[in-house]
Amino acid sequence: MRKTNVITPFKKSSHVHQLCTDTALAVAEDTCNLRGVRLTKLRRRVLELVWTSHEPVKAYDILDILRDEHSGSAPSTVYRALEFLQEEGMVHRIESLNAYVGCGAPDHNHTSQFLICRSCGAAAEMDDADIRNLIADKAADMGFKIDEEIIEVKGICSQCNDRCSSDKNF
Amino acid sequence: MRKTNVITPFKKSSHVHQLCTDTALAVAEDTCNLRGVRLTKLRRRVLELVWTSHEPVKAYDILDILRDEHSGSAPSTVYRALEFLQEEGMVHRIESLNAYVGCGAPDHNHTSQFLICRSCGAAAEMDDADIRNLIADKAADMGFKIDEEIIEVKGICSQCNDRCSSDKNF
DNA sequence: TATAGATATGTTATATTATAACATATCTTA
DNA sequence: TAAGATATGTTATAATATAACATATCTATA
Repeated sequence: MRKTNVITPFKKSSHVHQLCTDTALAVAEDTCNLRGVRLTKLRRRVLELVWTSHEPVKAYDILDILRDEHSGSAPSTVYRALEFLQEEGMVHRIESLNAYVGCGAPDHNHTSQFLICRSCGAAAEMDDADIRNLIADKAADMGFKIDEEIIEVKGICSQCNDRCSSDKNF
Repeated sequence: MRKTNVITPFKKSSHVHQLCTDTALAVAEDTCNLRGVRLTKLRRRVLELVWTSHEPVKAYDILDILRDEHSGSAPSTVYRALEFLQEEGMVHRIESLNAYVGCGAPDHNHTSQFLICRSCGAAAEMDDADIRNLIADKAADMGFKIDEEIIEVKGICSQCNDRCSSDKNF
């Protein structure tokens, strides 16, 4: 029995990333339409920039790009868009990196466990029911009522590990 | 079978906090002596300030106090002391709060799961083998090698819950 | 015990991350 | 099409963190 719902796996470096982005944007559009909230041009662009890769992106890196595209861009521009996207579940904030990563499942209510590779920088997202339930049980043992769980696991992904185990300079 | 090692429980508001602080400082002294590292006056004072309560403390709040005590205090003063204390396991950083909390078990190598109460602000620390093992297993399933785990669970502790469930204004 | 090297702190400057407050523009709906 | 709601523009500043180099203190040992 596998209860691990992999929301964003570690992708091969050869994967066609444009598909990730296009799919995420399409899902975002649909989800916003369903919810009656507005995925404005700006918000859409910020989401697209978050989806530039699977590495969590910094707010000011997004801002640098927005500034090239529109002189009126300022920190608020980015942070407000990110706030909206977070509320709608389209991006998640990685607390330990002060950075943001896209989520392809904003239409599914879920918890997140992030695996973050120290080598390639990519973040994988899973929603594992076993982990969620175990933590819920343990917290309940202490009489603690959970609102939110932040789980960020740092290490080396399998591809980097494969690559580096054959590399004496690693 | 309970595999939950509670490192710092949620304490009653009536607890004698001075004992928490004194014990932590004594353990820190001993641990530093054993390791041959120096718990200088400054580092000891910063550790003491982190132990002011069970609420994670901000670096600049510590700095404000240090400045009253010594005019030469600057951000580096605090951050360097915190870096040392973290390396020695005497404080942990709470990533989602940009804040630091004391650890009473720097002499035991452990992982941490923090429960953080949104109401009273206190942080409890546990090292639960079931959670650690489960996450390790799930990560291994994905070929991921773990270096570090960040687990910060937000919610309401039992005392706040008891207090607030009898409070219509909560 | 004098001193050289290592370690810690002082000091100044700046980088990075985030929010506040108010003005203007755009959208939505009656 | 005007009013209210929502979103963005704009300016300023707050909060968090690091860098770089000078000075002081500790430690080991000649």
